[in-house]
Formats: sequence, structure tokens, C-alpha cells
Amino acid sequence: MKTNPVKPRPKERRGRRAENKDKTKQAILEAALRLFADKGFYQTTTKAISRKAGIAEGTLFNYFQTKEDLALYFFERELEAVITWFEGDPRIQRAELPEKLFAVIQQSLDRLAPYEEFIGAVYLRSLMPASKLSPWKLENQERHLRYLRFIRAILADAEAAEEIPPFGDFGAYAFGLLHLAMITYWLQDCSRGKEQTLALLDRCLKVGTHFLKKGGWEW
Amino acid sequence: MKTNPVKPRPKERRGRRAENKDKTKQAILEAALRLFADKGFYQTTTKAISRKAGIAEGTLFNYFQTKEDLALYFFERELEAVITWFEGDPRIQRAELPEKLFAVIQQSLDRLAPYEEFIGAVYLRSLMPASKLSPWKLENQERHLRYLRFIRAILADAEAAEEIPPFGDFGAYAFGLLHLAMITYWLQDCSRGKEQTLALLDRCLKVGTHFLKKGGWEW
DNA sequence: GCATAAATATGAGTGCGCTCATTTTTGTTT
DNA sequence: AAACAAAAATGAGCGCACTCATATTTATGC
Repeated sequence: MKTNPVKPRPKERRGRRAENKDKTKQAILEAALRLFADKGFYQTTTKAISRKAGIAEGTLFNYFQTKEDLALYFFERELEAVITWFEGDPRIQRAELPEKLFAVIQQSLDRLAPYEEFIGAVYLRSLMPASKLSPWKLENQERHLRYLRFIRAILADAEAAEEIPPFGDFGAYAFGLLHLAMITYWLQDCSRGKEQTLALLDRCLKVGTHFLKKGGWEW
Repeated sequence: MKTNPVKPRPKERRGRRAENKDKTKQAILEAALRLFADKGFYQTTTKAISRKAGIAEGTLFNYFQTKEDLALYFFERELEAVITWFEGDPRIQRAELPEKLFAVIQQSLDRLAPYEEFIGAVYLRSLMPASKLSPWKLENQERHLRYLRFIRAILADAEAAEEIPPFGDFGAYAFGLLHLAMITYWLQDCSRGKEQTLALLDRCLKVGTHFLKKGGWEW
């Protein structure tokens, strides 16, 4: 381990500047999270977020290009949390494929629940980042890719264990579409605890994997 | 045929009022269509639409609650056109189920192509009208139901002909989700003439119907 | 320390979708 | 046709997300 015993701050990498930036960003995120949770996405103004974060109105837009970008950040965090949860749970790692996939979608739905209100505005668009005409930035591609690689790895495991025939990247993409479809169903699901969604999800995955095990690609 | 020889306008049902209203609405729609096609959805202001339609800015909002509602109108028209086309084409009526469903989605994609830019903003949201928290009105439910009933009828034919086992309303809903998924794929499809989307669609429907014929509901 | 440059913060300003009190038009009654 | 009521049009005004020229803070070279 290197030490610099003499000078108190020898080079001071990562100086006040970067530190302040991080603090400001964190303040914005905390203010936004509390206001979104309290008043909802549409009822929260960027002005209010700035005020609560103790910065000028314009400063907010030095950190997040749009209000929706700000909201998207929370989705990113929740998605990351799902992946972290999955990778840290040995039980789910040993489960069969349908159970794994079920758990991934269920976890994501549970974590997205607080943001139900503005999923329509934000999340769905983030799933179509490649559209040439879309106003979305490449940054979102990154988010999407992170997710696809995660699913890809789960499917690759199942392929290696010969649970399913090899599909290549297509499998992850198809699962992404199922995920999207489940979210749209979930949004409309008024049943207690969204149990209809979970029932449908269970059936979809059982049917799907049963089919894939037997059928494979060619007919 | 009844005649009223004496008085020139005996009762004049559907008077100038309703006529003018129709004309104004039509003027707005024409102006909006041309501007959307010319400059795109986001670059077109409601002010510009009003000016081109020859009305005051506020008047526009007597006819359409929001700018997105105005855009949604065109989707409604295109959807109606798909249904009309289907019902007026004896060849497609006699086709097998996969071909019918393929044609429905392909037609809708073709007709939606000019609006690709703002499908993310408008169309996807219109598919999730029931969400309690969503800002959408019941009116959109109507649109969605019209579509679901149309698909339901096609599936009912196939059920009657014993092409597939009976599914009830669920079949139409599931097909709606497939439709949505195809649109998201289509939005990202950069291939010439969107041929990748059509290939995927073909495979999905072949696989799906093949599976349904054999499998049915229980495993 | 001081000058210089670069990064960051600022908030008045902009243009947008949309509202609403008011005016104008249309239809009805006498 | 005059008086009244209902429907529709109007455009100034509002609150919003977002911009941008300017001011302030931080880092670097001498």
C-alpha cells in the first residue's frame, strides 16, 4: 500500500470539484425521490426539486437533461437491484429456468410498483431506444444492453445445462418483449396484489419453457 | 320520401351549428395531418395548427383535449381502415388463421409507418388505458375495445372451424400483446422495408398457431 | 499570491401546451 | 324582429420544462 506521509494532501486526486458534484447530484436525487413518492411524477415540478435540493433551477439541467431522465435514473437503480439480488441469492441460481425468469419479472414488478404512475411516460420509451427518430440518447441503449446481457447469461446457463436448445441472442430479446408485455398487463391489473399478473406470468413461462424444451426451432 | 313544399327550411334538423362544427373539426384534422407529415409531431405547435385551420388557439382545445389526443385520432382512423380493409376483402376472409393475423399486423404497421416518430409518445400509452393512475380517458378504452372485438371475431371464426381450441377473450388480449411487441420490434428495425420485422412476425405466428393447434390449454 | 483558464452555478427569459373569463354566434320563444 | 338562452370562439394569461448569457467558483501555471 502506498502512503504519502509528509504532505497532508499530496495530489488530492478527486478534489473538491468532483466531490461537490457528487453531493449536488445526490441532493437532487434525494429531493426528487421524496417529491415523486409524495406528490407523484406529474405533480412534481422541476422547480420544486431544485428548491428542495438547494440549487438553482437551471443547475438541475446540468445534471439531468430532462425531467424524464431524472425519473429514468430510479429505474436504472431498481434494475440494478434486481440483478444484484439475483446474483447474491444462491437458491435462485440453482433453480430451474422458468423459476428464474419468473423471479426476475416478479422482482422487477415489485420494485417498479412505486413508480407505476409514470411508467407509461418513461419506462416504455426506454425500451425502444434504437428508433432512429426517437429523441432518446445512446445512454439508454447502455441500460438496455445491461439488462439484455443479464438475461442472456441466465439463458446461456440453461443452454449449457441442456434445459433448452441454443437460441443465441434472440432468446434474451424475446424475453425482453415478454417482460414488456407483462408490464402492460400489470399496469391494467386491478386484482388484489396483482395476482392475475402473477398467474399469467406463471402460465406463460411454464408454457414457453415446456414448448421450447420439446420443440426447439424447426418445424 | 317526405317533402315540405311550403317552408324552405321546415325544421332543418342538423342545422348550421352542427355543420360548422364538423367543418371546423375537419379543418383542424387536415391542418394537423399536413403539419405532422411535413414537420413531424414534436416540431408542430398547436398554435401553428390553429393558424393553418383558421381558428383561434383556444378553439382547438374545444375539439381535442390535448395535442396527443389529436394525434391519436389518426391512429383511430388507421385502425378503422385496417378493419374496413379486412372486412371488404373476401380473399383474406377465406385464408387460414395465421395468414389473417399476419395480415392484420402487417397492415397496421404499413399504415402506422408515417407516424413512426410519435408512436412512442401516443400509441403505446393508448394501449394501457385502464391503469388507475394513468391520465387517460375512458374514450381510449373504447378504441381499444373496438380492436379487441375485431380480433375476437377472427379468433372465434377459427374456433368455430376448429382450427384452434376455444380460448375465450384471452386469445384477443394475448394477440394484442403480440401486436404491441411487434410494434416495439418494428420501431427498432433498421432493415430495408422492415423485412426483419415481417420475418419475425411470420415465424411467431407460424410457431404460435402450430403450437395452439396441437397443444391447447392444458399441460 | 496573482493571473488565467476551465468548470460549474445562476435565474431571467423563452416557447410550449393548455385554461378560462369574456365575447360572439346561433337557435328559440314571444 | 326583439329578447333571451345556449353553444361556440376567442386570445390574453398561466405554469410548466427547458435554455443561455452571465456570474461565480475551482484548478493550474508562474
